[in-house]
Amino acid sequence: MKTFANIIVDISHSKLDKIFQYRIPEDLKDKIEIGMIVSIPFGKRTNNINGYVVGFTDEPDFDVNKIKEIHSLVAMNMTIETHLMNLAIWMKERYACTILSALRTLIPVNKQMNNKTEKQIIRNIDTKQLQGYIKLWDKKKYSGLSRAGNYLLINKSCKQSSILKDVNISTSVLNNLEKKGLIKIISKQVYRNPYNANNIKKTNNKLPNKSQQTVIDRISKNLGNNNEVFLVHGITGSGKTEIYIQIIQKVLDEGKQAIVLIPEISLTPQTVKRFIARFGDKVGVMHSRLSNGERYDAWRMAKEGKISIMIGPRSAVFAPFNNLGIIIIDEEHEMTYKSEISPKYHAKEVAIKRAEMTGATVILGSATPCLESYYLAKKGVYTLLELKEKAATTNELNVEIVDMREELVNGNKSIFSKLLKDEIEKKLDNNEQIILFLNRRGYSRFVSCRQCGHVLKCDNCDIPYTYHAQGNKLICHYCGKTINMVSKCPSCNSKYIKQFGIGTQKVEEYTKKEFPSAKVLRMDLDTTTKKNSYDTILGMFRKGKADILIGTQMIAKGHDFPNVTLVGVLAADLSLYMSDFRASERTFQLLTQVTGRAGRGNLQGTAIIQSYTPEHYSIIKSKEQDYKGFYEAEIKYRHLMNYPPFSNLLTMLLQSTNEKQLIESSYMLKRDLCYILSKVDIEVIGPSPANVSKINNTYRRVILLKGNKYNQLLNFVNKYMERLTGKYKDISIHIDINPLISY
DNA sequence: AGCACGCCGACT
DNA sequence: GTCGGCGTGCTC
Repeated sequence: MKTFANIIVDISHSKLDKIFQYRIPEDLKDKIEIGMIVSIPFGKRTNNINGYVVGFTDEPDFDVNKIKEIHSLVAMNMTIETHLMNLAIWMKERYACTILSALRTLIPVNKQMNNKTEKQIIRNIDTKQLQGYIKLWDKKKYSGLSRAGNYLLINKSCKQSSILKDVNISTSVLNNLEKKGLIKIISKQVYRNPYNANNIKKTNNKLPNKSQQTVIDRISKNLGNNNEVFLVHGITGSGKTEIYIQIIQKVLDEGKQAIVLIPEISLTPQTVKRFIARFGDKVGVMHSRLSNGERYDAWRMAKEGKISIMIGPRSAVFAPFNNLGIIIIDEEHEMTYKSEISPKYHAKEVAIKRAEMTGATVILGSATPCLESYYLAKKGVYTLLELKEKAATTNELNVEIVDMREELVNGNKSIFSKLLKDEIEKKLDNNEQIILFLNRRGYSRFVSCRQCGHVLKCDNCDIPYTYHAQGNKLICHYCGKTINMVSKCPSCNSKYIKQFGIGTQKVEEYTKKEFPSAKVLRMDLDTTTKKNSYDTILGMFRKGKADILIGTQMIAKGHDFPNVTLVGVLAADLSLYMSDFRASERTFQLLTQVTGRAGRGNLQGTAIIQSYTPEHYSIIKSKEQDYKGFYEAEIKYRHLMNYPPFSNLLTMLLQSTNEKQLIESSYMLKRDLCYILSKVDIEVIGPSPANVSKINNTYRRVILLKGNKYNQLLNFVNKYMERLTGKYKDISIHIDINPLISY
């Protein structure tokens, strides 16, 4: 039956993105499976290459006499379910990528992906005998043997690595002990699991409140019957995690498995801990900082049924479960769910597709669902479930908006409005904690000359330098170029060089000046570069080692600080006026998240939003904590402008180090596009300089295509992109369908 | 991607 | 003549 294998060769090239057929040698016929990686001869090259087995056939489409034979099996453990193979094929079509790149995202192959064994020490004699030996060793002053002996008195068996480290001996001591017959050294296969379930206290299901119970009942009703997609919309603190946990319990009871996607593991350690506390070692965790070996082990444990819940970022959607019951996507609005490298898949779309293939259920959860999701839920494509009640008995959050223009009129030039300053003082007096949020790191927004107006820009990028007080430097936030702060204007030689706008560093400086008694911590990209510094700062703040935490959006996500009663948003407008049609949505989500950090404990929480445009609906609606109100306003705007969810976009990013060439080509390309797309209903917008028109000496321009149907854009890509990239090979063309970032 | 073939210019 | 430049084409 297995005469020939259909194989995708492991060479990344569009011309090779098709099936090649190979003869299966007799001795491999009972071993070879779909998903395995094999070593094969290819073309005229001297070395064998790798290939992915994607299927089998008895009647090849190719001339039988020219078919070569598979050399050997490379990775036998990598077999995948047929539905995952189909998912890869779907990805190829949906994201216009090669099958190879789809397979590479699905199957975690890597040189370091081997099975790990660990040496285990087992004591072979009883305590009395060992004590005798120790006495003897002490007399002869064999200190290594003596230390090892005493360790083995307490630990009858242990990991070899532990004993070596704990009593500081070399392996020769252990070999000596083995030779004497006192211990046995065995090799045991282990799984690298960075989360030790034993260290986390077990918990049981909590009793859900009425609102939670309604949602749980509704989801349970169809669990496993059809592939329904639920959108659970619930404010912060409404207990979504407990719902996920109880649904997963039901899924496990049916002998099925669960996948939980979270935006980024290092940002939500508490969420992960809650799952481990409930399900113990049934949980596997993936995250970006795992080594390849750890990643492979998590994958293998899922495959071998050692775990039945996989928690992780977007790539966890590919966990090789064979009887998948549910996929949960927490904080479904987060943009990290879309891959920024090819295939530029969206984990939400993949999850829904995989659920459709396997009959699993999907739960999307968020306090501020992405507009597209809520739109589909209202249309009935998803099932909308609203969680109205708060799970814990917390106080209402009081949100105030301050018009910073009025502050200026009243002569207050400080970064703190009078209200915010008064509130900070009040909270400091009460020994309560404060979070100050500003979504810009560094010291100032830009540095410019007051004489001639010259703005200091990076030579490599079209971006103003950001002043960093630490070291008196100017840093380009795009390419990282760092120069010393200048004392004279490079353009007119004037010495009136000044920083404008604020960044977190300046906020820190002003806060210390304004509130000298307060202990202040700052958390942004600049203070979290070192390993663990992220956890260290959060840990210190949680333990009350500081009164005020200043930070960028990395402090906004999911942290629980019970003693924080005041959140100050210093400039809510920062994210509002970016040239991105999602700016309002981002602002609303960010403000809702960050203000939600206040009043998580038993104390009354206050949030103060400072803004220069307090009348904007994304600011007003976040004050009122009114998602639906925001949605209604925003969806009107999207409809008016024909933006998603009413249309689909395709960004073409054009890049070249030759600016003139780039501009010329971009206009020619536009002409070609208009010609090609004249018959289909796709609008061509641009070309225009990208948001950042130069990065690292590479000039960037964009052309935007807007079509009503996703498949229109996809057809265009499949039909014409290769031709166009061939024609314009002096510039590089990158495409992104339905981008979440603006280029 | 590699590797070979092939079709032109300039070298001991 | 022939050595080597890289443009073109093929890979089960």
